[in-house]
Amino acid sequence: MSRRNTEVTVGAPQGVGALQDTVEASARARVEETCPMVEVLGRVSAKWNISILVAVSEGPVRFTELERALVGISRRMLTLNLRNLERDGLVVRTVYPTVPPKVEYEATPMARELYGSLLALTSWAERHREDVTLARARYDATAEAPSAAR
Amino acid sequence: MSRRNTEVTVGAPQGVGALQDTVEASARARVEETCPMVEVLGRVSAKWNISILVAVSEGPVRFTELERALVGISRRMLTLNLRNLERDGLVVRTVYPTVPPKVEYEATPMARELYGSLLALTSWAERHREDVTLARARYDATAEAPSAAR
DNA sequence: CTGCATCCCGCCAGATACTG
DNA sequence: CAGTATCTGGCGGGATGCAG
Repeated sequence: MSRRNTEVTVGAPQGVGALQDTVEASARARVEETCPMVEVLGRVSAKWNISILVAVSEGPVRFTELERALVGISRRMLTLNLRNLERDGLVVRTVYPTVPPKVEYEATPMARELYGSLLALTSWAERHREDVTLARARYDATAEAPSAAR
Repeated sequence: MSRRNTEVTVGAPQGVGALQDTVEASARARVEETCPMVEVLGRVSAKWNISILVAVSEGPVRFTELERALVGISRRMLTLNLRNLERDGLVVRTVYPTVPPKVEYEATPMARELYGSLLALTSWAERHREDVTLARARYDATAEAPSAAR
């Protein structure tokens, strides 16, 4: 995913590899730094991961509890996302070798640092979901609806 | 077909089953119905959208400036993402009918509410990208290479 | 400068079935 | 309960070329 191609005439093979060679240090350094962290951002900001992280940040949660909390997620996706989060050190997976298997997931300290921001995001999403829906409808209407459209 | 939107709809990180708006989205609509918030979350948290929103929240930005700021993004993706953000009412696109076309993008008030949280996310990503990389390497080492070394 | 169109590949994600 | 395996399809997204 970290491929880059900004029309640099460097002729870097589009294949993978090709590390960043252009260094633009300016007032927007924050944004420019995204390249290395886009990957991390992408992981955290994935559709379900935000909800998952919020859930596991509130204490140990069992697999089934998560499945119920995240309405609409498939078991496969839940498993996959949890694995990825675990791999990135954001979630700790604890297996209790009991008869009915019991597995608990919990956020690591590092992940808990995000709790506040994540909560802010979700609450924002709730507050503005109507506005967004309206804006979309309006946009679609003006872009495609008019008499001569298309 | 000369619609403004080519194919993407963003709103989806990567995959996420992207909520396609074009025409048929019934298959995925059910998820949004049960949990509308997830839908909005998905739109905002797409791979590049966080970085884009941060950038446009700092003032009017021209297309090329964004392209340079978001190291690694392709022109296509930038255009597509900007269109979607505009459609969702998060970004305002202003075209100046000058000879060399000039277009500026700016975040709407609604989008600016996210600035703080988004910045928190990106700064977190910067601060912990190494930890994440390390955790990942460690995980991969114990999970995929148990036979070698050690 | 800004943006659209097209080809194409790979990953994400859903559905379904099987296991400890 | 808690996954794993597999098939399939769609979207994300890169590369390239053309246009206003």
